[in-house]
Amino acid sequence: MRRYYREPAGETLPVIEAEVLALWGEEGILSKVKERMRGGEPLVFCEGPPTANRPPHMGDALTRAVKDAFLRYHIMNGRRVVPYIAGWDCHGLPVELEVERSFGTDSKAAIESYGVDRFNAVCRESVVRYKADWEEMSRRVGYGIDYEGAYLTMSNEYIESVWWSLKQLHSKGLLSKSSQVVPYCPRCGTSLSTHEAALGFEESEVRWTLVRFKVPAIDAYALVYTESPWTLVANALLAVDASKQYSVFELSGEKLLVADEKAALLGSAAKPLRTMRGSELVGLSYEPPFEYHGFDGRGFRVVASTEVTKEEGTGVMHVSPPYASADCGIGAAEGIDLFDPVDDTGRFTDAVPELAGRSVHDASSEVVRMVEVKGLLFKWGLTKRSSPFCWRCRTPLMHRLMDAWSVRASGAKERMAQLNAGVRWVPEDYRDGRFGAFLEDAKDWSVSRSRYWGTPLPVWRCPSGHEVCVGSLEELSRLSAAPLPAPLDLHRPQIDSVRLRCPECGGEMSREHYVLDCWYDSGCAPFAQYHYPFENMAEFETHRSVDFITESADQTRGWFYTQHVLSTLLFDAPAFKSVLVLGNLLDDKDRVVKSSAEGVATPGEVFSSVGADAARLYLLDSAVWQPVKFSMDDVRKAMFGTFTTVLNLYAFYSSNANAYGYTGQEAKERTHDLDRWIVSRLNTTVKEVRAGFDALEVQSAVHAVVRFIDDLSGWYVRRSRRRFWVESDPEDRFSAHATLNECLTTLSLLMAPAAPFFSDWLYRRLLGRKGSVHLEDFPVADESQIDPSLEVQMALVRQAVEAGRTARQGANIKLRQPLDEAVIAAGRDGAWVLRRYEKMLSEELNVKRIECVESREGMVEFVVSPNLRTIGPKYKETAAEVSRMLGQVDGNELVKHLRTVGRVRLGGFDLCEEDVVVSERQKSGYAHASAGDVHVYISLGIDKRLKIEGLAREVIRRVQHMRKEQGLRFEDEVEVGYSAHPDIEAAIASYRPHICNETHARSVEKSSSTDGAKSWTVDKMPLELTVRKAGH
RNA sequence: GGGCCCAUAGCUUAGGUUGGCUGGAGCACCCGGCUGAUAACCGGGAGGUCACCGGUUCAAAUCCGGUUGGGCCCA
Repeated sequence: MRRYYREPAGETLPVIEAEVLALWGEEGILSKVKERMRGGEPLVFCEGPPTANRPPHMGDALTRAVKDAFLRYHIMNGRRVVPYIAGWDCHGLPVELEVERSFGTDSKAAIESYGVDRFNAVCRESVVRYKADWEEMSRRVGYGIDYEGAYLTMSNEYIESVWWSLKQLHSKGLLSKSSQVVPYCPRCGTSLSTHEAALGFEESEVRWTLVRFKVPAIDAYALVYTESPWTLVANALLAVDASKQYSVFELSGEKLLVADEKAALLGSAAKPLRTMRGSELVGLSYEPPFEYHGFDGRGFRVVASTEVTKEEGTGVMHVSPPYASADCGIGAAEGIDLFDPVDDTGRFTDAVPELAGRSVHDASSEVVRMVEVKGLLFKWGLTKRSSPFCWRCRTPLMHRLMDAWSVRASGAKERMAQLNAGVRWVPEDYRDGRFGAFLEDAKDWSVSRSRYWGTPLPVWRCPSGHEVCVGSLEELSRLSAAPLPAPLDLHRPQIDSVRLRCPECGGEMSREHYVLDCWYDSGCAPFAQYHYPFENMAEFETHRSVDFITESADQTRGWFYTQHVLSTLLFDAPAFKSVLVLGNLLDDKDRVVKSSAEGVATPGEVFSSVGADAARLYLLDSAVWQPVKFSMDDVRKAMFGTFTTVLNLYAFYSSNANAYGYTGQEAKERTHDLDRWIVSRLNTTVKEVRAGFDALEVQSAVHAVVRFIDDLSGWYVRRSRRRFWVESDPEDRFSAHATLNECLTTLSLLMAPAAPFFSDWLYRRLLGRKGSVHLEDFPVADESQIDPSLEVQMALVRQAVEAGRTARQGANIKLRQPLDEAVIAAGRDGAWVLRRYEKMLSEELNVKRIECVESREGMVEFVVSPNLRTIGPKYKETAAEVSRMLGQVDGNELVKHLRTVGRVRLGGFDLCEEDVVVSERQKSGYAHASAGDVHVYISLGIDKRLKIEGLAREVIRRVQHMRKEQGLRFEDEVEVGYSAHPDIEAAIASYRPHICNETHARSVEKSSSTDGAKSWTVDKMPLELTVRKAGH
């Protein structure tokens, strides 16, 4: 027989995926997809560039699966994804740190002596290597996007776009250099932006101290609180809030000054001596604990500041200008000299001889000791505090005054909020919640880094102080004092050697030796991925905002933010129109997966053992905006089922289609209820899937598909099986084949976004290898095929079957034993519906007759008993008589009467409903069970006729079992021989043609030969069977 | 210290905006069925104080307040 369909041969998902991946390569599917997109309505996308500095883990795979599912969905809907390229974040501390680690070095000095050119070359190599890892994972997870055309933040083109943006900001006065107190990592030797600092908060123990500062004019000590004792070394001023009340308290014989509202920290023993306003303290001199610098006589005074009482403490604030931004502001306002005795590595300089060379964090305890020696320590202690650490190297950060280039984002708060109001966030509360709140509090963004591997800051200065920000390679070459080196690498150190001629004074300009925060690079991705404005001007200009992005929640303050800041400042447009925020992946111990090393399998392991599609379907069927638990075992359990089910459906379909010569012709008008039902379900599912993807709810889309698979396998195919090979009704057989074909084909399309490999495999098998599922249109629901009432009806039928089986099970009667009747009570509408499906019900429940009734009244007997709790008090001693009488009456009659009249007169006693406890008893001879509102009663009587039929089915079952044991195909004919108990013989005699038909037997004959016979016991009766393949 | 989210069977979870009648599934477990999807398919059973405490209400898994535990974020 010619087989039209290739039947499955034990393929597993990983094998299928390997086959499909190879086919995609051979056929150049990606370029075909690109071809197909041409001319479509654009869908602007931007790949949030992963940092290529570590191997990808399963959490990264999740993000890619989500992106891919949406892209595939939209592509199938005819959208043209632009620019449809991958992207890689190549620069920055993460990469440098990885390289430093491999060198085993730990300082900028080591890098300098190794050579910045060589160091950066190694950084580049590292990026290229990890990028390859990431590409491999991405391809394997099925992320369909152009990798060849990917944007790299380290390419000259990308850098040029970044430079262009910097020049825009510079010319608008939004990028400038100033001294600011910024978070600073002493190990990395560079400042960080505030949102970078926010990435590294950790709980740690800090040393707090209360220190006495003598204020002679009031003959008391001002108490000062600090959690960074080392900053006392640079104390320059004390600050008070001029509008607040202060008091001098007496405590254990000493006089202490604190703000009234903070007096509680002195305890109840403290007695106020005199009170004054903060303003009265302003201008007084005090004796500092350390005096390493004189401040030209302008220091060591009490000054006024409103910052004071905002903070924890005493209401008297110690001011050390270089180490906190509030302090810096106060110092500048008072015009005092800057005294910063800490070097770039976070160590004290010779200005503090006792501490020279010690790092500030380590020096705190020593400072406390020194204060104590001077008799100025009031109290100290340790407390838990979450404080910032370097997000990459885990060194505690300090705050430090530095020259830094920053982007003035604070001025654009309102505009950023306005633009954000129109952005669609999923989950919605991110818009006004986390993200919105962050925008309200937007700080200026310190973007310069004193490092090596990054986009160089394109600002050159001449000795006369002129400044130029270069915005393109053309401009660089035009201003350059000498021809540019070729090939040109824009990175350090080559770029540092480029000198410009000052356009204003002709002087030689040299570059500011900073590189950029790598978050600035990625924030430019929406336009820099196009090499805008040097290429693709029109493409970018027509869209401006990206239509859709999705990344994990930790990007709220990272990439989501930087994009939004830059897009607002540069284009006055939101960076993206809709964003799906993803939760983290959790391992089996609820820890966030941060690398493959920590407990969770690598993507490679997962894909090769359970398959990428299984992992994808599992992940996409979860609430992806929340933390998602992931373990390989769960994937296997939860999803293998779905794939094997579809695989089996295809196996079933293909073998039957092959056997009956069906080759995919379209269905004619569908008349069979089951066909109409499953097609209705199919179209409903199409609607649900579309709605899910359109609402950015992958989970509901994927879930709808899974439910459909259940219905298709669990009800449609199960109920329709015989129709697939019925000889007598070829039209109906054709309808079944055609319907299943349509369901499977559409299913392959519906699965394509979530399970790109398996769906394509299925599609190709169904259509004989022509084309690919990813070049097809996404299905559109045919409303005319949807019949909601039919779907409701079928659900009712399934409930009735469920209840019927429960009833049989309860009575312990095998399904293969035919029974007489089932009475189904399902209410008026239910009974009306179920009557239509009597044939189906009788087959499912294996009963001869189905009777659908509206009420179950006829099927139950009411048993009444006295409610002694009410009867007792009412009738006292005659209660016993009432009870006896109740025991004698017909319960059914009594209940009927009670329910209509409400009371009953019984032998001179008046009884109402509460006096009677009614219980139900099944009519004898029936087994009962219910599901929902459907009650099913199955008659239990088995007469001779039913018994014989049951025995015949026992014989059939055993023959089938033996056929299977011998590995026969269903079209193979057999000859059956038997010897058995007379009852069984009688059953065989009555049902011989039926048995032959069911078992594909040419003959069923009594035989004495025991050769190859198998012995069975049926209902304690012996049965010997031989099954032989019939000769041709 | 502050904000947001979460807590439902052994595990993964639906439902919660609109309070209401027996809180649904799947996996695992036990029992059974089916036998032209068979290293498949189907059914049944057991398993839940819906984290804890309190409030509103005739009625709370659902609304409100608090506690505990977890996640994320801010400073």
